[in-house]
Amino acid sequence: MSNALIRRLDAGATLLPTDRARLEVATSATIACPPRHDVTRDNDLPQHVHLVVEGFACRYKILPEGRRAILALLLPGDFCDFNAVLLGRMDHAVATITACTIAKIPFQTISELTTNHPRIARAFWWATLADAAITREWLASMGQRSAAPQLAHLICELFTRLQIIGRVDGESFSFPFTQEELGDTLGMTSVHVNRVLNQLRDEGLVSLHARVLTILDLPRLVQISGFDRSYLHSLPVRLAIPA
Amino acid sequence: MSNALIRRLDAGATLLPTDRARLEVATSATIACPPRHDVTRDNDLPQHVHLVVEGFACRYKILPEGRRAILALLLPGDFCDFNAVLLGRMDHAVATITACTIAKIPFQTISELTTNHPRIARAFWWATLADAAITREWLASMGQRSAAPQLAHLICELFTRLQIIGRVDGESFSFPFTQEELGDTLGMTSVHVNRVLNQLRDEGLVSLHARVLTILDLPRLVQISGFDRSYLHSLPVRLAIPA
DNA sequence: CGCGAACTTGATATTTGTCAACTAAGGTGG
DNA sequence: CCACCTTAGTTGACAAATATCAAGTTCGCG
Repeated sequence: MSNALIRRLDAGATLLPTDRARLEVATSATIACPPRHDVTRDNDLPQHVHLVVEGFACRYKILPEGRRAILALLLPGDFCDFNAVLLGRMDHAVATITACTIAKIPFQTISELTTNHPRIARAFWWATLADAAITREWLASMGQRSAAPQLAHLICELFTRLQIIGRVDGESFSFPFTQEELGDTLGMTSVHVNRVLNQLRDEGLVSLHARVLTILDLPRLVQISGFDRSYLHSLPVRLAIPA
Repeated sequence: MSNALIRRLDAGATLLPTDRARLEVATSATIACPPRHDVTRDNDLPQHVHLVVEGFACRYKILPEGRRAILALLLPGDFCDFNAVLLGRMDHAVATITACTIAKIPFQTISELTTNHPRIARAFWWATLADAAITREWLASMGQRSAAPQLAHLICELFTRLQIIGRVDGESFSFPFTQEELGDTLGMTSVHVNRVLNQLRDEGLVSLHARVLTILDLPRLVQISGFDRSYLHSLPVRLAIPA
């Protein structure tokens, strides 16, 4: 599969071929991580930046009351804990959802890349700002949208983000989340996720079988969710010209 | 009033006296902004970074459905639109809540400071990461806490953040928000804010008169909200030694 | 084929929203 | 300095959304 990090950065930042080559090298040391496994724990003082190369992961936090909040879904090309480079201590955890390939980049490599290659530094900076923009959109969505639009919005976002990194096949894409995970993401119970998801199915907007989601009516999904991709700060995918 | 930006950065980042002096100079060109006035609009392509020097402001977004989500409360020492330096276009707006003093820092000055003064660059970087950490905590709070704990959590956060920048007097601090603004911040109606606020008052946890909030029972407020300041990534205030 | 995890469904409880009226507070012109 | 006027806050009755609890059912895997 094509390099998701580079595709993602290319959609929003500016890299030269030499930068891409350096990034390929820096992210080539990977580990395999089983599903539902912590990559970084809350309160950790990581010594590496982790990058999702393949698979799905999430940021989460266990509140003192014991409930779990999922704060972000991490796709191939997303950094898990770039914030720890400067903040030091993690204020949340990162866990895999599916089995993942994770690149481990030593702080020293990050430091070398950002010190000597300003375009790479800017691209990393861009990625964390884009991340923050997604978190803001989620916050707005959580606060202001009711369950169905909120779920529809998440589906539109995932569709768009996966498209950018070339992980969409027609109108279908991998959607490996349990309803419990969706509930912790959307701030509702898994029971309610179930009902709302069935509502979207009944209305012919999406289908979901064997962890593959297919969008059946994108315009209506966009309309009921109020989705507007501009917060992703990424150019639309440029399709390869068919031979 | 003491320089809030420097107090805030000193609580989490490392600056030398020369850095502080440069920041003082860079933020000395200020404008007065009336209350309820846009500082930066959604979709803008700003040419300056705005910094709140005095007063309260907020990030907000109007969703396509017409509802307003308040995404952050900006206190003295908070940047309004640092993200635009790299992202270019604003994906949300910033408005004052009270009358504010706002510093306008040209992109060129930011660029000069970050290029030539790595500690300042790191401190700016730190500030935007700390900002993102607050947004994540809000997201968790919005998703998982019910109305009273959520409001209590916001009060604890404001108390702590204002303490860091020296804007707390005993247990009291400025709390200039209308119940409508609080509703848009917490994802509930102003009617519900009113009821929950009265609940906190009735239980003897806080009092609120003339836009000044006084915490009457901090331990219990912390307990019901599950507040833990570590996500602010700032050292506790070191009180000046009385003469 | 069986077992555990995930999903589904119904009945009911709780929280929060909506609507509408009323009260209090702050600011301005006479 | 008062009267008015607008905005913010308060309250009650009721409606809607979502949570909770409990019981199945289905699915994927060993």
